[in-house]
Amino acid sequence: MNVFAEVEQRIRSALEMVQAEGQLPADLAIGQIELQEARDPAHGDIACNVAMVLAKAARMKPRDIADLIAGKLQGDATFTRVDVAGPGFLNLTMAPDIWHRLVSGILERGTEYGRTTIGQGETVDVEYVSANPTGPMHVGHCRGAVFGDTLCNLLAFAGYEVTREYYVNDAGGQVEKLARSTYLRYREALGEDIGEIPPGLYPGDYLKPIGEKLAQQHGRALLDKPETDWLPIAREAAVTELLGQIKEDLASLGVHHNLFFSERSLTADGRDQVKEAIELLRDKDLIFEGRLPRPKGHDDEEWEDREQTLFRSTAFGDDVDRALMKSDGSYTYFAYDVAYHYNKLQRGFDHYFNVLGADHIGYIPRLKAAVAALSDGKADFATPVCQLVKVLRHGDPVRMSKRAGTFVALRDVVDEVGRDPVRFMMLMRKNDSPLDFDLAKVVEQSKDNPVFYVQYAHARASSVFRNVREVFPDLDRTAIRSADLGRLEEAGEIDIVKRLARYPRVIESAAREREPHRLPFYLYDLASAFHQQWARGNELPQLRFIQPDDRGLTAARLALVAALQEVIASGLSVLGVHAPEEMR
RNA sequence: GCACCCAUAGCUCAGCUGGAUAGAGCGCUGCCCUCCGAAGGCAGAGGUCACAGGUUCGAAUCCUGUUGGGUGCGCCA
Repeated sequence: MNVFAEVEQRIRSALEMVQAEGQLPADLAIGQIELQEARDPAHGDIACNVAMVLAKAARMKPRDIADLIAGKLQGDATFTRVDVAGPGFLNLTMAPDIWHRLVSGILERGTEYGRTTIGQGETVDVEYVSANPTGPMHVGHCRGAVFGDTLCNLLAFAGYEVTREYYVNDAGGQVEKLARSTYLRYREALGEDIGEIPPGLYPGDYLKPIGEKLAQQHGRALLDKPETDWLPIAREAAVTELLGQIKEDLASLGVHHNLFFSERSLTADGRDQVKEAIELLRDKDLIFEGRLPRPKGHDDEEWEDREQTLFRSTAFGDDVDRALMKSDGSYTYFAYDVAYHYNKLQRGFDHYFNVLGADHIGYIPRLKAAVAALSDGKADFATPVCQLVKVLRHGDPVRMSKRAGTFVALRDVVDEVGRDPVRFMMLMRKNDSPLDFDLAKVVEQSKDNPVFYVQYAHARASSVFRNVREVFPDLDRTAIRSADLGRLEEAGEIDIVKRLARYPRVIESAAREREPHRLPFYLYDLASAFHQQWARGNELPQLRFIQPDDRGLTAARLALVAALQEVIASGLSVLGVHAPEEMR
């Protein structure tokens, strides 16, 4: 049940009645009716601006339209007051019964309350993380992983059919370097002194076990083979092992993909999808041989001006046309990516999301150009960007340097502070704003720590149910469902219910705008209302949830607590954060 | 040089689809438990929503420009 949807329905039918009576033009384009929670109690509970929106088309004063609609709503038992105020706002005060029915409605649906159907079963493909399998994941990957995963959860909860996808860059120069580095470690494992790892290769110790494994499997056999033989073997071993580690890293965050799409597979099994994609673009007259201008902002060294195969991405808003072939005749990374999206499009989704890190911002225009070209502009393709995460400890930056090998591994962070703070805090900022992540603060057990604060509200709700057993042993979560909710009259209680009413809207807007951060903020707000009500019981014992001399009132208040707990549990579950029964 | 993002309280940030008097946390000031609901709560001070135009019944929100920050730019991946 969605209070706002219900109210909108009432207003629509009132509007139709006014139209049917000829007091408003029948052919008015009504469009979106906007409802908002009133900030000022004097404005009732819900305000609607429909009259102001219609005024121009109807050529009437907003207030007159509002009066007409208000007239039709006056007798409706849904509202105790219908006022017209200001420039033409329709201010609605809900009957208490509406709030009481909402509480029982939430208890009926449990953590399913808030699930919506705005997605209408449409399919969405979300690509996220897609970190190169050339080493362990570091904390920079973490935000994209959490954001992408939560976006998927949100979309699924909002009625979309979601595919969670990871593009594995197992082709190209970097992976070849990985293979060479692994081969060195293999020789090292056989007792050879390999000295320093040459510049350009991967020096990390994490390749040593892979080299040793190769040594166990192949003995000295690979030493005598030509590079064309050992390179694929080393590459395969390294990619398989590192991708396995990445999957474990992701699992530690609760992130699980449906599909790991291999870049190499685009040109495997006798099929060259890169070529197919290029040919498709060629048919559209978007491929040509030409020269690129020297890029600005770069040193002049080694710029080779030459004729090459280009994609006319400027036709779709990109700055320059983009190369598809290198000078040695092999495909560029971008060419593979064109093919990958060609593949995605063939699989056919209603929406495509590609979650990117801040370091790929410059890549977006050509990606969009490729998708637009391949789909003739028909594909709905969005590229949310996750900005950088600055890792701190007690306010001091944690130094990160790939060269010194001191980068912060994702796994270390999760091991140190736990999954819940990482997930919650990574979502406390808009994805396209930079984020500070303080390893010390996020594990604090205080109100300064939003993760704790929200989880604590859930645990507190549980503790109410533990405590009530001593007073009313039979008042459990089943018994309260038959409580007389008319007993919920106190302002603080109704305030909590009103916040609970917002939950479906928060889910909808967060999914629609692809802004998961709205959910943690909402949960914080809801938890705050609960903590406030709890604290009022300190001074005014009659406000406590458990009233030993009034079983009926206790039952009603427990129903409210249970409803709140369901919503917090539901919201946390969308965020992928645990909802604890107690804090220790 | 060009592109994208950002600019709201001393600090870190919310602000929904443009809506009525601009919101929270931290910090600051002052309060509330002589264990049975203080891991918390209450109150106060604190704002030219960077600047200048425009759009309209109405702009922190949309458009243009300016200033100031962040990130990026390749035949790399």
